[in-house]
Amino acid sequence: MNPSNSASNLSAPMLNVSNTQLAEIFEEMADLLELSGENAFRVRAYRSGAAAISALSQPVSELIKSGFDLTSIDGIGGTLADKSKVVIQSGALPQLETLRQAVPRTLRDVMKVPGLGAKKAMKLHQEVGVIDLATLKTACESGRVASIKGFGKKTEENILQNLGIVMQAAMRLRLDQAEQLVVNLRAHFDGCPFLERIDFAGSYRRRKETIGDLDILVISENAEEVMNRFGSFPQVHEVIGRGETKMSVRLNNAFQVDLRVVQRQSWGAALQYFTGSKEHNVHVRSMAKSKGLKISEYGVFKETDEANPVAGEDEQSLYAAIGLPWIPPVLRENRFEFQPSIQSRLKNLIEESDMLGDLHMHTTFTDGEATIEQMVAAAVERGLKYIAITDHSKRVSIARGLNDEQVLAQWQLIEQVRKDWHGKIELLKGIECDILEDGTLDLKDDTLEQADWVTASIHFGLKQSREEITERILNAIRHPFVHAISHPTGRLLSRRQAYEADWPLIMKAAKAHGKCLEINANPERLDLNDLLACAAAEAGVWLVINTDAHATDQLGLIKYGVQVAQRAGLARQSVINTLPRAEFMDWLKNRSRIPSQEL
DNA sequence: GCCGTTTTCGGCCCGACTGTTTTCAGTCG
Repeated sequence: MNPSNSASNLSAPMLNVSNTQLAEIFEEMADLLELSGENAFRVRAYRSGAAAISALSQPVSELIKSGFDLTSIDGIGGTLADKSKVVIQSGALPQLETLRQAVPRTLRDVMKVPGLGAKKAMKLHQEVGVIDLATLKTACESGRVASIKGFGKKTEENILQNLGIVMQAAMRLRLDQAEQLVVNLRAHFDGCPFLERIDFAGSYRRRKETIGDLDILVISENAEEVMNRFGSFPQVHEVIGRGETKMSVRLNNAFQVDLRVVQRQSWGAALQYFTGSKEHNVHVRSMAKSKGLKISEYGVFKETDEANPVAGEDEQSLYAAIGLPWIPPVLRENRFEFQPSIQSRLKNLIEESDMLGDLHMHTTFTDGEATIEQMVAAAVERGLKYIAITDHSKRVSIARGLNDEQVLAQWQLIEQVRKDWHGKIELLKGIECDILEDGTLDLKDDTLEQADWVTASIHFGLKQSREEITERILNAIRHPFVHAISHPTGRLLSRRQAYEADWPLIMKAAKAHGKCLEINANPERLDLNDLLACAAAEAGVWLVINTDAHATDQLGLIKYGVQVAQRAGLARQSVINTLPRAEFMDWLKNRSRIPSQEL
């Protein structure tokens, strides 16, 4: 880039480049550099840079505007900070354009076929002219791939088979779906005489919102038999690989499950290793290294004695060996779990048992399956101390949303029901009121004023611009009778992207007006996600964790919301519906109380 | 390219498995 270009870029207006777009540019840089045979560490630097950008809750463009030093972000150094600025200011990265001239971008798809990587993808490109998945398919079918040195007939067949999977797109299970699979697998292994211990690790154990594959860990003296049992699981479509201690299968729905057999004395080390995340483990191992220790999935070893482990039979001993408390899996993302304040944070991490209220649920008045009385009874059964019935407002016609008259009638009924449960649970007159496309609310102020609890949601007009969506949410936050914003980002996992909005601005407004942002615990939503929930808490905003239950058994979904909050590192002091009943009712009256920031 | 109680160079987690070649590179997690 010549100086005049640089100067004109600096004076150019900032473009609206999102963090996702910037991260994708760094991802592509990493892929194309790797294909070019660049230094692996340089490649990794771009990858972790992309991950760091994705994890930010504030747009990089805003950070740059405010003069924030990007190099203070872990994984962003001088070079990536400069390149970020170039991208934000010009919308493109010259180095990336140059790379694209040298390496076809579509080779990125090729290197993501299981079994292929950058080296093989590039070889396929150079030897037989593969440029994308289609030419790869043709090359395999014509037998040209098998003739390349380092490839063979088997490789060619595998590529053809895996191509089908890649074309099926990324197959991920939602956490609740993964949980069902785990239940089935446990049942399948139940009674296996060779199984001493079994557990499920990976992102499933970390309670990530979606799971790319499942890792099973077992202790057994007879790996053969355990693997045979594994292979006979009815949903297994094919065995991808099988060695002495490790076996991988693909299920009928293309989902991959790995099984690993370990020794008793390695259990903790193996569980820790296979729970990840990768980034967490890299940090753990480098901490060990700085203490003259080496950590592998077999244990913790002194560098001078690699035969006798000093720890690793359980996870506690492994963490203790490097001077850390046991870190709950939900926190193992290399975000803040290594910070010195971790001890106090762990002590205060929110638990499901802290949840005393549920302030978002539906009944037969709209699209729920249970009556008000049934929902109340189920809530009492679960030990809840207060709930709000929040059916839809009229805009959600498909759910037979309530108009002003209907909701007032429902609230009269609630006042009746309330008497029957006096002393057992506080029953609140609530409404999930739509935020209309123009930013006004779906019901009259006269109506909303009579509610005990109003949670405002967007269900329509999701394709509006970032500015319009932001303004709608801000309007709802400023509205005097609104208490909370439900499923604030509108995403549906693996079905619908979150809409874009100015979250820092929204959080600032929520704090100023004393309004809550919801963590919707429905496993199809989990909205806010962990990163935004963390940012909201740090911004001093009350969070509220609700089930959005449409049936009595869905009150049990609360655990998924709590797990999001745990991944966000939240203490119960950040979540309004952990307050005891009297304190919560007091907050409803004057809303003067603010979330405690102490950790 | 990042990072620093080993601070401006010299490291950067580490082992299993596969398919190939025959002692190992590439891929994966």
